[in-house]
Amino acid sequence: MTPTPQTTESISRKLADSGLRATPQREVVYNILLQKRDHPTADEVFARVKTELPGISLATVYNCLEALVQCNLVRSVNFERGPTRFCPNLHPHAHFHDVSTGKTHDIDLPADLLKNVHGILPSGYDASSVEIIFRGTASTATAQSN
Amino acid sequence: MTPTPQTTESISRKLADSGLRATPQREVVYNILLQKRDHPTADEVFARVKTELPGISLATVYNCLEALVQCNLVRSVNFERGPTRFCPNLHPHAHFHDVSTGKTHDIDLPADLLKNVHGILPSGYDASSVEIIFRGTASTATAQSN
DNA sequence: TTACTAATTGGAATAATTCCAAATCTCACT
DNA sequence: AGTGAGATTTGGAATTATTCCAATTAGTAA
Repeated sequence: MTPTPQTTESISRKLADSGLRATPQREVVYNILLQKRDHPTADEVFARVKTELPGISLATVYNCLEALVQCNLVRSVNFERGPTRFCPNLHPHAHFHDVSTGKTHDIDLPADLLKNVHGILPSGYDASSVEIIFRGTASTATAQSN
Repeated sequence: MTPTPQTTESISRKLADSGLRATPQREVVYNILLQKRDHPTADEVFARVKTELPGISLATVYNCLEALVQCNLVRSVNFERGPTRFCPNLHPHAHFHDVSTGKTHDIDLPADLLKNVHGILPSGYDASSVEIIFRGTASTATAQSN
């Protein structure tokens, strides 16, 4: 699983496409998300970013995350209750929420299944995205990226 | 779509199965959910229940909803951010969140698709439940139960 | 009844996020 | 390089959703 290197230019481009500016804060926040893909909360991102950008504020972290979500570099996930979590968007994937460890695993979502899932929508329903969230437990043996 | 009438006894039974008591408040909260299946928030449930039980407190509504979720009479749903929403649990179904109206529609989930969805889990992953949430827009023509 | 435990209540506390106004930065244009 | 308009950042206050808590009330089993 390659970490999907992202040049500064491509971030700028993606942001610009959504009418947003590339700022040092946004770049650092994005890199932090790429570094450790454990679906951190805004608070956790804040803590990590501060080591690199000590002066950053929590409000800015929220702003950066929102900007990154808006320009499709990052996806936000919500499990029942609790804070929003963030993951750098690569392939279409589902989320598996391990209730015993609290960790979240990405599950690859095959294109044909994705199509089948969309297929259950009656006519007139036009979905721009689907989120699939499993809850359960994963044996530690198979649990790789959390 | 029949409103799935539920006798007081069956509620008691379901609650008892989870070691919980049937109380007037819990029954009223449950009936309120059955009456208007628009995935209300706890606050909305509170407002509706007060017309019937003026003395009820918000804390109790939260307690009742939690009890009903625990004994599988009700399902809780979380869309990105925002408060938790509740629906009386009937069939396996996905949720369609209409971003232009803010309304939520239940989408019937065929058994075979549900099986296929579970099929994407690598071995070692044991899911007790799946939540499928669509986001998009629905033409008013086809939008029935919100 | 009596006693035990669960449930309810109101209010305080917490957690997550948003809002706001002031300072700062960027970009486009001279 | 300099300037102005608008976007972004910042810190703190405000809001929202939910949970916690201690005291009262209600159910249940002996």
